[in-house]
Amino acid sequence: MQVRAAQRGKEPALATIQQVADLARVSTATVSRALAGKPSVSAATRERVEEAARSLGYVASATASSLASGRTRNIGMVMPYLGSWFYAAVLKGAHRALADGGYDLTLYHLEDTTRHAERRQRLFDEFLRRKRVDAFIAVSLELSDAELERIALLGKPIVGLGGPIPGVTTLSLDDAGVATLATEHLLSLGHREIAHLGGDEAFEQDFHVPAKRRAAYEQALRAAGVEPDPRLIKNADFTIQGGYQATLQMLGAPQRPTALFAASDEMAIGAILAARDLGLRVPEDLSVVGIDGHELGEFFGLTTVDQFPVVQGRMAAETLLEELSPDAPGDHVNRDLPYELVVRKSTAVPSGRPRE
Amino acid sequence: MQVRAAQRGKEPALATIQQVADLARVSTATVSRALAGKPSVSAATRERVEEAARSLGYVASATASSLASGRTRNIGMVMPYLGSWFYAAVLKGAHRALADGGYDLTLYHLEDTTRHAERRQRLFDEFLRRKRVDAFIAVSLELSDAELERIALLGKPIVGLGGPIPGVTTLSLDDAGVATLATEHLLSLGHREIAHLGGDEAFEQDFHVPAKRRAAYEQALRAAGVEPDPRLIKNADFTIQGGYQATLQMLGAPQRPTALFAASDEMAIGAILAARDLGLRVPEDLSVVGIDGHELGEFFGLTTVDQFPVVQGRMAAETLLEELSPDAPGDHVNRDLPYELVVRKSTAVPSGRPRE
DNA sequence: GCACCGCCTGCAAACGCTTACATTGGTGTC
DNA sequence: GACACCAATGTAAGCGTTTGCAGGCGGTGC
Repeated sequence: MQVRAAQRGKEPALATIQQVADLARVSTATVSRALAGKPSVSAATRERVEEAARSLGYVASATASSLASGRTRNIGMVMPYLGSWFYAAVLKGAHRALADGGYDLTLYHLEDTTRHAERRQRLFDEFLRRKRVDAFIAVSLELSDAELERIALLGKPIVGLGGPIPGVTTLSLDDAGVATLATEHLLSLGHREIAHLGGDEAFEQDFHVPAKRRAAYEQALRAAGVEPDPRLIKNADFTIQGGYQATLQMLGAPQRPTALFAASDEMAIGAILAARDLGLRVPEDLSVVGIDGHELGEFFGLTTVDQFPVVQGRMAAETLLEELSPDAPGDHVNRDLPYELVVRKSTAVPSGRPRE
Repeated sequence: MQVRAAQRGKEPALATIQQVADLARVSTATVSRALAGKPSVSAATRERVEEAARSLGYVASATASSLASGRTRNIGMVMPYLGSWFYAAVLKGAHRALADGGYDLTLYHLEDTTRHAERRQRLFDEFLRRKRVDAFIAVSLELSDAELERIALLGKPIVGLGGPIPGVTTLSLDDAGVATLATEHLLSLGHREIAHLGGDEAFEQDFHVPAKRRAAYEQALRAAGVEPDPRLIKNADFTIQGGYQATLQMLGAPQRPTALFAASDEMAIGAILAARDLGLRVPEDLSVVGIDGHELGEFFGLTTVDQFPVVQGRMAAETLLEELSPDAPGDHVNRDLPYELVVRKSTAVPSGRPRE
């Protein structure tokens, strides 16, 4: 103890609660209570304590406070991806909401590397048990039974974002609803040859999002009396590049669709660029609709089903904070995430080709 | 104390060091030393302790450990932006390096909102003094003298990324070098009418990056005997949209440049799209070079000066960890960040128009 | 045979808070 | 005027580690 101060020779020894107590001529207990906003402190005393704290520049040590109270006021955010705008937006939304609630956010990024399994193991073996955080937000993370059990053992609240996790509060997007909305938008414009650019399961293993979207797309078509054409369905890797390539192939084939529904905005943008490169006009020759609410959507005039990633992050944080509040109901509510069709210039009534 | 356990009725009471000590039949001191890898523990004892810890699933409490040792093994990362791919990449790089070093990362996002000043104030008044972290990484954050003083008072290491901060270890990009490299690339291809899409200072206030790049661009031109033409210089907001608009105007004017150097890849991509929309071919009618190493650069065949954001994050983290190591030199080394010209398909020898 | 020296280990004191429980006056009631 | 009660504060016991210091013990040198 006191060693670092000696070693380093500096450490200006930030004020402790004792010093504040001395200055305000009360006990440390009262200082703690006053600064925590507890009701059982007289107005006069509180004022005196606050003044003392201010003049000393006192801020309670998070570590000492955590150790004593058992609460860290820190939330762990576990994300398997980070590079994309989408996850950055989710992070942003969650961070803001947590900061507003007086919580810090510690990030744990589970990346797709060769050491993925090792890191993931370490996450569950160490990070989660280290008591550095009060609770977790797990984004797009499908958990194994063993992992779920470990979490249950910890007894710490956890909110999942992106897909139902058994026994855990989850916020999820109604993938079928989203895909139906997009498909019906195209149908309502009069399109019948509607292609689908789905996601490759290999790139979004969790929760089978691509499959759900594809199924809803097919069902919406059938409901409108259109039999899905397997030749109009392609999978890509969720990127602009992938959408571009897939669309190039699709539009090169003899039976060209008049509309295309992509499972992500990035693929949709790729599709728009591919169409342009083939000399096709969007939306006259090809209507395109995506999913996500990508920041570039506006620039490309892309019609999309926005899923408000920033809001997702915020909702996850708010839900978690509710669960952490003392009067929490205790049961796990699974909320649905909002989504909304944003119509821009990439979709229109089919034209340019003879209608049969 | 013990309250939460009672209140909530759960909390499986994770194993404490005492339990490990009992099981291994040693004192808690020895357990601590054995698990920390201290040399003064016999091999036999160490083995016994490790076995006990393993069987109990013991992981030391971060808060207790921090309080006792004064070290948190947690780093604060302060970022003014978060939404863009660039900062997400920096974050990713830093996180990985910190995780490898056994450190956690707590994020502090200083966003551009109306409450910006308030949050920033709070950052310096509370977050930094709360002792939740051992040190900081400040990304693209220009600090006021008052803030610098506060940091100095804390005595905690800090590494800045993105611009020289007086008295602080900083990693910065040689903006002049980058702009010179890009400009000279175009000059070496034979271009003489080279436009510049600079950044608007309003959108990147810190460190005057746009001004430095522009100055270096002009100097490179002069060095090659070309007088910079003010009509060929425009500012935009670093986005695709902004680059698109500015380029549209620029190429609509009578004296059209044969090449364009944009201060960011996103503006460069906007420029490429604008050129296409005007019926110009890239690179035949217009060569375009950007700066950054954007993930979309490959797709658009964009020649760029890559500044490796992931590496920047990693370097910042590694530099900080070095400073935290006990045998740190103590002086502040300011390193330069790497950059590299990546030639793709958007630049070529000028052609298509009569050379004079 | 003795003094010393190292190597391991244990003891116990922090670390800086929070909070259960005790204490102290002051008010209100009958 | 005695009693009960309540509000405000103090006392002190933790919270779960780390680490300075001391001590035991076996070996070594002379």
